[in-house]
Amino acid sequence: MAEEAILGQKIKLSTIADALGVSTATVSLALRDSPLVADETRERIKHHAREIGYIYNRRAASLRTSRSGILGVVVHDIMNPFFAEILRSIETELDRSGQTFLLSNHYDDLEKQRSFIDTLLQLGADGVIMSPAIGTPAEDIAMAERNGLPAVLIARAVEGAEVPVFRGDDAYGTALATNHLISLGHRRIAMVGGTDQTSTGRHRYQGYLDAMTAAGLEVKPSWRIPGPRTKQAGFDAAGRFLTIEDRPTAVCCWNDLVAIGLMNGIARAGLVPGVDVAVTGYDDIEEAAIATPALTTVWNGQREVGRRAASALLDKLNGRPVRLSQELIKPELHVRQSSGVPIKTP
Amino acid sequence: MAEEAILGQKIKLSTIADALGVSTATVSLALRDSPLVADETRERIKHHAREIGYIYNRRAASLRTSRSGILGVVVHDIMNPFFAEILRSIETELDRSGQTFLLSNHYDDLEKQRSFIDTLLQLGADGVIMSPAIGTPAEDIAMAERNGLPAVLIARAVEGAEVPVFRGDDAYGTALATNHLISLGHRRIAMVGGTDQTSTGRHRYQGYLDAMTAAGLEVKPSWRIPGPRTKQAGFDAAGRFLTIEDRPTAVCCWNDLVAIGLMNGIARAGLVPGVDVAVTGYDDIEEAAIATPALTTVWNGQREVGRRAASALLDKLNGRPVRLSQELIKPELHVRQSSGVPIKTP
DNA sequence: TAACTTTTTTAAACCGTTTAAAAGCGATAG
DNA sequence: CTATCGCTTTTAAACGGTTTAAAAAAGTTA
Repeated sequence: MAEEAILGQKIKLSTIADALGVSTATVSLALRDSPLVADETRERIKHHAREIGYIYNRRAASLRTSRSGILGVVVHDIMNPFFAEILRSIETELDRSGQTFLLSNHYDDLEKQRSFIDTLLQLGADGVIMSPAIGTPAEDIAMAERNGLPAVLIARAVEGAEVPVFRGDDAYGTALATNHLISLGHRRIAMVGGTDQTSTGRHRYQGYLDAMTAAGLEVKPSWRIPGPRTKQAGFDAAGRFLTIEDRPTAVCCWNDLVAIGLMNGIARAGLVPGVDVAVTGYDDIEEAAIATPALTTVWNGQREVGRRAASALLDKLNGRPVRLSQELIKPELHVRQSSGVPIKTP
Repeated sequence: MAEEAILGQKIKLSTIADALGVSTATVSLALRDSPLVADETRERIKHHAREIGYIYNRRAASLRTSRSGILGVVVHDIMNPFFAEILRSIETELDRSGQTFLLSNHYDDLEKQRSFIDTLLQLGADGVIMSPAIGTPAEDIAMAERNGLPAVLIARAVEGAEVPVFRGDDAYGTALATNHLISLGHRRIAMVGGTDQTSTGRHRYQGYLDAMTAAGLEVKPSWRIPGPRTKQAGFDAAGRFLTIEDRPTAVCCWNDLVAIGLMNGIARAGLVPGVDVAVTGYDDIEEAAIATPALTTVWNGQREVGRRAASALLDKLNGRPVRLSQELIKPELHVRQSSGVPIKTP
């Protein structure tokens, strides 16, 4: 055992070949379970390889095969639980395929995203799953694909990019939440968090607008408080929200992080979220259920997004046909305490 | 532009060499700014390379140089904000070194950790930063090093492993928190979360015990509620905590996630954390400051751990001497509302 | 035993880069 | 006119695997 340490020599195919008196071709074939080598030879080779601690050199192999076994995953921020859950399901899906994946945050910085894609190209990655940064041009994706890096998008679409996209039906989702608040008797409803610069942002806002309009309710510009999608941002927005003239009685938040931050901010100001102000989130992250009060939110099918994206990418790699159509996953409303009980209409 | 698409041929060094009537060696040297090539030649080459969209093939290069530019980072769970913050500082530190890093969770599963290390070896990674899974034998690390994969540990130590370790002084940290609670007048203090199976777990518990003992206070077995280090676990522990006979008035939690979960659980039961029960956390994650109530916690120097680990690894790669001694980072107490105001001693 | 199959193994080309050593070349010195 | 030198470029051999046509060995049939 541990001969590598004694010899101090790198162990390669030829080390095994020499020791057993066969050729490197035979060893290569045997280790990959090729039917071309006799059972007995294969066993001898595999056994010896294990014995001396042989380590397969993927770089050398991939140079010849042009398959690196590396997949890239780029998201906005892995610390965002929404992406974290997607990542987990991608991980689960890819684990059994034997691919390793390279992870990167782009923090919505286009240059960082580009440099990561460049790295993937240099490493000969087999494919990439990405939640594109704000402002990603279709050409960036086309370029990757031209250079042998097939892509699949999640969460956000890119205008003009001819690749599969997996995301939730955002407009439908915020409409669900807004209608729920309306049905509880709320007439003045704010929307906190998010930005118009992403397709997701526009869709979520649109769903809210549509629901309000359909119910014949007015929407004041001051009721829209855009911002980052973090707890901190939600917390910070509380101050501004509480001072709105003729303050709304309910808030439809961009996501759960913003909602939880906002509830914390509201509580800090001495009001009780879920009683004094109704709040809804979006994504249904794990924490939503244990927040205080438990958060009413829109389940967004993160698991599903990750799973489908991963399997679509694997299909693409293996030359199986993949539909280009945007796969819209239907969200569901999960009602908890934060949206409160019905209030009487004025 | 985009000639690669028209030709349909892979662009390599020789493509450029042929086009310009020079050898591949010259092209290789020129692209790497070697002083060996004439300025004019270099410019011609670089310009042409950009023109036709040449992509450097790192696999081929690293086959020759045996430097892959890949570093591995293995942690328990990247979605845990404690690790997430460490990752961010590692990322910052490594970004300027031009190394890309491969990330993986092991979820304390030794086999998963092994398979990731194996992948790193196969890819010829230059080094690895790891927070070892429970039960990691020193031999696993020694094996990696023997095969040219230098390692640096974070957060947890491995008995007998001769590699640098960067972690906070956990015993000192929980002692800080416990002493704080004692100084506020608490006499019955519980400890929630964590396990004895990791060095960190033992140290944190020991710090709590030491502080209690030093103050001449009794510690009942029922006051120790071990468990996972998640919000959900903290939330779940609330039920058990609230039914302890002669219930403690304060809780020293394993980390901030557990503390926040516990506070949510306590609030759900109608009690007010920070008033009815004093709670402290550990790590001082970003969320601690905006939790309700704001969490008193122990700052653990995550930034520092990540930064030092990354730079130690780079030192190791470049053959600079690295001290083996465990670097203990001194934690600091950050007092906020969750530990409440002094209570009168009975 | 020869001829033909089938199974097993091998040799050599190849993947795209790096690098030590060799070579070309104009200028300067002897 | 030749020798030496510096600068620039080229040659050719790695790096460690995979692939495939072809050779060798073993097994069948006539």
